[in-house]
Amino acid sequence: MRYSKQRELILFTLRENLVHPTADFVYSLVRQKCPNISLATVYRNLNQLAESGDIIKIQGLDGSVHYDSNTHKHYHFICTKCKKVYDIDYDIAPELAQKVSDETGLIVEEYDISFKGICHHCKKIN
Amino acid sequence: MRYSKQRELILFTLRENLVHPTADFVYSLVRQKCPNISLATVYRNLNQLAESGDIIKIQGLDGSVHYDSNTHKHYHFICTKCKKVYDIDYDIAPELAQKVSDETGLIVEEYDISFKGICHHCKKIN
DNA sequence: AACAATAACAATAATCATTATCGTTTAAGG
DNA sequence: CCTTAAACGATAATGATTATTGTTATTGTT
Repeated sequence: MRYSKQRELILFTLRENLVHPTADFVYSLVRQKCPNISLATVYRNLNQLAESGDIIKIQGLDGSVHYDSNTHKHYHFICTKCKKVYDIDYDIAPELAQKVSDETGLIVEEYDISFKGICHHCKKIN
Repeated sequence: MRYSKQRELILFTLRENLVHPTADFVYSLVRQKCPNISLATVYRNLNQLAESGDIIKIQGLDGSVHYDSNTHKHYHFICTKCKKVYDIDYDIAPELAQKVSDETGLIVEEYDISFKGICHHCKKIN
C-alpha cells in the first residue's frame, strides 16, 4: 500500500474520534481539513485500512458499517436509541473465539460481538 | 397482527429451511408456492415476524440481513467463503449478555454474536 | 532531476438491498 | 353482509456502498 495524504488523514481522524463513526461521518470530518476529498476515497481507504488490519469494521444497526481504530481485542455495545457504538472490555469473555474454535473445530478468523440496548446517557435522559 | 396466508407461508418456509436465508432467498422459495407474492411482502412480513419475536434477524456479511426461525438463545458462525450462517451452541458462553449487563450497568436488550471464518465444508474442499 | 509505471485520486454513475407509496384486496368484528 | 383497517402487489424511491473513468501524485529507476 503506497502512501497517501488522504489515507493518513482518514486514519488519524479515526484515531482522534473514539466514537466509531460511519464512513459518512468520517467523510464529514476529513472534509474540514481536506475540503475536496471524495466520499469514494473515504470508503476506499477505510476498506483498505480494514483489510490491512489497521482498523476494524463493525456491523452497526440497520446494516450500517462503523469503523474502529482500536484494534485491540474487545467487543461492542450499540445503543438502540442514539446508535452510538461503545467498547466493551475484552475481559468480560476472554478467549471466546478460541473457545468456539476448540469446541466446534471451526476456523474462527474474526468475530463481531455486539450487544444492543440502552446506553448510560440515553437511560438518564428518559 | 391479522392473519395472512402470505405471512404463514413465509414463517413455515423459514422453519423448514435451517440455512438462515436472506429475504431474497425466502422470496425465491415462497414464490414456488405463491407465484405472485411480492418481494415487498416478504420483507414486510419478515420484519413483522422479527418485531413480534417469532424469528430473529442476523447481520450477515456485506451488510446483508439473514433470518432465523430458531428463537432459542444461540450464537452464529458465518463462513466467509460460502456466506452460509451456522448455529453455535449457547453453552459456549452462557449468560454472556447478563454478564455484560452486570459488569457495565448497561441495559442489554439483545445481542448479535457472530464469529466469522471457514466452515467445515469449505475447509474440506480447499 | 526527469521518466515511466502504476497506485491513488475526484467526480459521478451504477448497483443492490431495503423501504415507501399507492391503489386494490381481504380478514375480522359488528 | 358491510364496514374498516390491515395486508397485499406492483413499483418507485432511498441510501449505503462500489465501480468506472479520466486525472494526479508517488515511487523506483535512469
